[in-house]
Amino acid sequence: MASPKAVINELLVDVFNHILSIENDVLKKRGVKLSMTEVHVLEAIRNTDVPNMGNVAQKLRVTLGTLTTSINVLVKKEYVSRYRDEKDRRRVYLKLRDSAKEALKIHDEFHNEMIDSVFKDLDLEKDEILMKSLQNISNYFKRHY
Amino acid sequence: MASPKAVINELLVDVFNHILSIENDVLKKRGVKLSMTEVHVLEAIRNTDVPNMGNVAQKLRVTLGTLTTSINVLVKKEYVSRYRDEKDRRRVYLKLRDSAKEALKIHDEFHNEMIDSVFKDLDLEKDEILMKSLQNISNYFKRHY
DNA sequence: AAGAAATATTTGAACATCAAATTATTTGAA
DNA sequence: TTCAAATAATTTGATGTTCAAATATTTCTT
Repeated sequence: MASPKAVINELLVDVFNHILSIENDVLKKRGVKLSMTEVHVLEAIRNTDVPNMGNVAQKLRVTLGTLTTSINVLVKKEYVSRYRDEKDRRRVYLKLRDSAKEALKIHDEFHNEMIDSVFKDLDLEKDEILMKSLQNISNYFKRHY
Repeated sequence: MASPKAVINELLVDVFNHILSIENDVLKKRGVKLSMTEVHVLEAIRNTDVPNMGNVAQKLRVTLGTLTTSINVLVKKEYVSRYRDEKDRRRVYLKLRDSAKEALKIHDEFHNEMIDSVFKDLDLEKDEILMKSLQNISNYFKRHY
């Protein structure tokens, strides 16, 4: 019989390594015409308190140059608008347009389904244990990297 | 207070989206001269029962063409050897060389640390619940995609 | 006011990936 | 048995993602 550690490692490899390509497939199936990378940029803009180039790049863990090229495309495709801070004209702020919000809604639906599948057959007390576990992972990363 | 679902979703986004870039950093820090993509190819070869091109490409969820270019590089770098099935000369088998096994050992260490961090502060009964949760995710993917 | 620091963009290169076309080999149906 | 279809892999041409380094603009510091 496999050890818990071995089972979890296999699940990590199988699920974590492929979650991006799976999400990609799901989006395509649901009619979103953006790559996962692009959706993640939209997500990062939404989840960044003050969404200027620097803060969003940091949230995405990519360089500013990388983000600039992503944003060039997303502005051209009319998912994002970009404007300068008039107080400090070095800063560029990013804003989601309605089309972006719709794409994110579809992406959120997928996440919700995935989370529901985790909750399946687990009662609330156990959910809290799962959360604690995931938080352990998150803390591990924040501490070490 | 955030709902369990919201917390888990945030962790999914924070951890899952960045696990590849974090792994990448870890490998670099530990002196492995391969990209994460290349390490995943090695991992897939190791974890495929009959590691010919088609089976490994399927495990990686990439096209055969993509895998061919990856393998061209890994053969040149002497991490992988490639040889034809003499019974059915269309088939090409892949085999890890010693340098690949060493690289995977370092990669495994990282995975183990990560898993240990999940186990931290959780007793065995709870580990089983975590495993069940991860298996729920895995089953969800296998069922739907 | 001059130079340093902060913010973003541009440029040039590498890598990862795919779809479609091609090559080589085997299998199966007439 | 032979040849058309199927299978396995590679090659080709194109796109998308990413980085580091160079550049441009603006603000801050002294």
